[in-house]
Amino acid sequence: MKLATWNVNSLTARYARVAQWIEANEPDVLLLQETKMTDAKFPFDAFAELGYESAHYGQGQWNGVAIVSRVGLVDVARGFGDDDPEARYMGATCAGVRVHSCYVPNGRALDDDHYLYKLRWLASLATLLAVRDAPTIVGGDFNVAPADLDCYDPAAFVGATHVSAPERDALAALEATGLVDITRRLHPEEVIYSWWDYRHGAFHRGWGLRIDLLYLDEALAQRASASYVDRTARKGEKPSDHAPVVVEIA
DNA sequence: ATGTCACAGTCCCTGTGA
Repeated sequence: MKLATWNVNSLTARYARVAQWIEANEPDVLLLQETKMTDAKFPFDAFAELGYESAHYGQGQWNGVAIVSRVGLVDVARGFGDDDPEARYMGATCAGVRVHSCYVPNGRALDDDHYLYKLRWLASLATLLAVRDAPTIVGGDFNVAPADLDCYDPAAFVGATHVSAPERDALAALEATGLVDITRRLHPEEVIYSWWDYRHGAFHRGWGLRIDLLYLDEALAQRASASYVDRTARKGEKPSDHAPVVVEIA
């Protein structure tokens, strides 16, 4: 199975890039975040023409997650089943694998209520993932750089979101349940980023963060043959500010 | 010098979010 996660920063603005990427890379499953559209606007038919089923949990102006699959798509879940008002989580089963598409709240600033929402949201995700009865892949834009290696300038980020201890502890809690950050496991020392700010020429300066992550359960992780970021998707006309993160499983 | 992008509302600019 080849699976990717990609924050597309508006599927309305990005559909052509996404379709091109699918045709060139032929993932079996693609997890999308920040579709920024309602379910009524989601291009189910266009994905079907590419040979993919899809499910979407949309909101409108903000957020929105999707799962696109050519290997089956059943048992779709939208949200945590609690009172989260934002469309940031969905799950589905594809070829026997339970896949989860996550758009973790940004947090904005350490003293912002949105930061507390982010921590609560990650705790809700951990609760949902604590019970697993199938092979599991959790992917998405986590808006947390797991370690200083995943940040282009750790000194500049002191006091900022995305690198704080509570955020990193929340990721560590996920890992403690037996989920593996597969890109990092397969590349323990490498500097790898998945997001670059549109501003400041950040991409060309190498100012990035690795915040788009793929967690696999240990059995799947042992079968993973590759995991990488497709930086070419960050280049060219009208890119998202995120690049797809891919895992290939034997 | 936030060297940007996307959205919605109300227009072709401004505020918001990232």
